[in-house]
Amino acid sequence: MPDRDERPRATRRRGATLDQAILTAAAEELAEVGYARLTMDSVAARAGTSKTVIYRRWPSRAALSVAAYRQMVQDTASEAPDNGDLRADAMDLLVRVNARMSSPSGHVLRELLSGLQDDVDRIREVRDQLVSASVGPWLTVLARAVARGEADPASLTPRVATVAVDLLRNEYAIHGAVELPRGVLDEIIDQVYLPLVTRGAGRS
Amino acid sequence: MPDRDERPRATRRRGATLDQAILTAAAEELAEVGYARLTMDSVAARAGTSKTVIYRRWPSRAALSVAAYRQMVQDTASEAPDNGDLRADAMDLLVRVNARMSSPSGHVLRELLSGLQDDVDRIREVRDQLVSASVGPWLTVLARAVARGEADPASLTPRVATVAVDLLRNEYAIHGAVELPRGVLDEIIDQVYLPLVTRGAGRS
DNA sequence: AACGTTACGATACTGACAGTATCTTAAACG
DNA sequence: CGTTTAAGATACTGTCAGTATCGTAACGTT
Repeated sequence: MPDRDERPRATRRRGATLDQAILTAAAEELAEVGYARLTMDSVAARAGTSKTVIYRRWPSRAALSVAAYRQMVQDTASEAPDNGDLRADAMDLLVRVNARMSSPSGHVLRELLSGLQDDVDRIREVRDQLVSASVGPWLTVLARAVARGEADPASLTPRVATVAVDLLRNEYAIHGAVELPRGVLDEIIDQVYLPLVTRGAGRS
Repeated sequence: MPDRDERPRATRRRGATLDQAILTAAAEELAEVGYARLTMDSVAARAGTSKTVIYRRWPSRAALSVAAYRQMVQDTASEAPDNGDLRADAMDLLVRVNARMSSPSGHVLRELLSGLQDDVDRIREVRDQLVSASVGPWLTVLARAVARGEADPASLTPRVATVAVDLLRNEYAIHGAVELPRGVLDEIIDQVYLPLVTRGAGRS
């Protein structure tokens, strides 16, 4: 493995510039080796600085990692799809979640969610982001389906609307890192989601 | 904290007796401090033996912990309830799972499930036990409901039958250790499970 | 331009803990 | 009773989080 930017630096960085360099280094480290094997020394080396400097900014490995994770996924608030068909919309959303959950950032998310079970405040920070990101689009998609007469208005609750993602998340909790095959998504949508939300409505 | 049985032992234990002593010590340690803070030294001390002996039996902390976890939950294969009413049966099962998930063993389960994400074989061991334990009872309960005309025969698939536990498990994955309030169980059953499985059948 | 303050970066340390190596000696077995 | 097995004690290595110390570059101020 070649040395990565560990030459003595021309200028000495400070403040926000340095903050960013560290966060970026940490995010790269998370993506490459994950939270479990991220070490403060490796981040310091990659950022071309030293541990002391990092500890002056974040109180612990966990805090740094959460900050870096947020940086990793910051602008990923995605629009709700609109294909004019509930199954297609649901599948779009589910495929998207499946992709994200099996990506490096998804792996990191699960590592954090579990590796931090004591650190209550820190974990809430991560969790809220995860949950709030999913509820919106599903309600939107479902509301459109209701308007089209495709779905039962009674199903317009957060609990029902997000059943599909919730089940997907459960699969990941159980099966771990591997990306789920398309068949599982089909099962979730065709055996559970659609039957559930279309019960009263006229099914084509 | 008083010393726990660390006096020199009268006799030197071997074989199965010693296996058991170690497993029990590890299980106690898991229950008290969890997987993250279980150390080989602490287990050895509690069992009144030394690390070397443990490593002669289990190759790693992870392996020992999984074995100890299995010991913790070994004879918990529970019968399917039979109240003659699907909602009551489902609630029984869900309450049972909720209790187990919020108990120490549930906490340990989640720690293991997440702390072992690389150790593929070891995690499968835990997972299989978890999944297989839930599928059976739910199919039984649902089959009885179908026979009673309470549920749609089309819902008799593993995916549909276990939707309620799967959703509950997801709640735990997201919210962590806290026992879920009854209201969430009601929501899952009344908004999702019952509407889903009774769709075609005559609902009283 | 000199001076004081901030904080970067280097280095070295402590304390935990996983996992290994070694050796003495008690138990089991024939 | 002697031989084999393995328990248990102790000491080690290596890794890593987090802390302490210190020289000095960058910046602000007058």
